[in-house]
Amino acid sequence: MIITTRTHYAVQTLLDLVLHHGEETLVPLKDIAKRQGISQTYLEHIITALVSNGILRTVRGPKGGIKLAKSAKEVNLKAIVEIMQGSFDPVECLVDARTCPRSNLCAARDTWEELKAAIEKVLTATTLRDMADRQNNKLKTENMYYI
Amino acid sequence: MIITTRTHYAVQTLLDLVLHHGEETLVPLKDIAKRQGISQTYLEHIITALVSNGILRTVRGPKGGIKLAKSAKEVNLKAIVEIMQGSFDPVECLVDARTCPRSNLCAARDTWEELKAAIEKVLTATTLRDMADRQNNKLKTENMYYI
DNA sequence: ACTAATCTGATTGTTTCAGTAGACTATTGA
DNA sequence: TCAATAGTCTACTGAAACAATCAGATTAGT
Repeated sequence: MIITTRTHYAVQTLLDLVLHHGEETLVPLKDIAKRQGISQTYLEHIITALVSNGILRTVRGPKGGIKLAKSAKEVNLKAIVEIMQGSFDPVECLVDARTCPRSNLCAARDTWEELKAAIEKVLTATTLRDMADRQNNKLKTENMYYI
Repeated sequence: MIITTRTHYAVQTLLDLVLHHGEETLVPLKDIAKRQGISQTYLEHIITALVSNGILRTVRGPKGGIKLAKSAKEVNLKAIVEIMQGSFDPVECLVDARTCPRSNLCAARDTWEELKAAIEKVLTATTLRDMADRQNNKLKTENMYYI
């Protein structure tokens, strides 16, 4: 399991904003927590990270809530994942080469670099907009089958 | 960190066998532990998983040790990683769709599938042979520079 | 028998993850 | 202005995974 539930919740929350509301509408956390079946307090923790990293904007008080701080097209999965669970360095020696005494000779290192690149490529390529569009297409298909 | 040190040690150990010895030579764990700077007891635990999954063969007693159970070309990284730390399903709902009530409508699911595919592609494509060859090439290049 | 090696199970400390609790701050509107 | 609403902050707890060690059992060659 390389994606934690925290990240998962964060993605679901952001998609909730894009799918169920205009990007400018303020949505109270309570509503999202209920829809996603998550404890509200837990969700609060999760979104503070997204707020302090400029993904979400919040407004306190009655009629307050959260909304995207950028357009859905500008938010990609890599950013979300990195905020929620740090970078995707497959091994410590990619983070800090000093931990591996012979990093420049390590046969494995290149492969870990490749792995990292492959992961980041997928995550960078996918934006909230992409995911929302996919979802909508699926819904359309569902309707064709079931209505 | 998606690759644990256990996996890392396992890979280093297997590469040690390929690089420093013929594939048929029995090498005592003690030697590898010393070369890789790992505790011998810890390494013992690590290799039992590789043994029971048919990657390594062991011989007990004096003159005993470990050797590859297959050729280096037949052992890819995906197998090693899966033995050491389980499968690479990015999220629980890929393992067991029942944990996600609307998995067939989940906008994120497709992306997690892509991510899994990208990771497995890199890991499957890389065999011990590949890594060993790379290492040897690097050594050659090093010599050209430093001798 | 002795020794060199792997095998096995129990145990420990650390870190990360998931989730809860409660007090606090800001905003709105009656 | 005050009460209700909604986000913010800090601390804590329980569970799981990870890294590593210890002690002893088992096997095989000389």
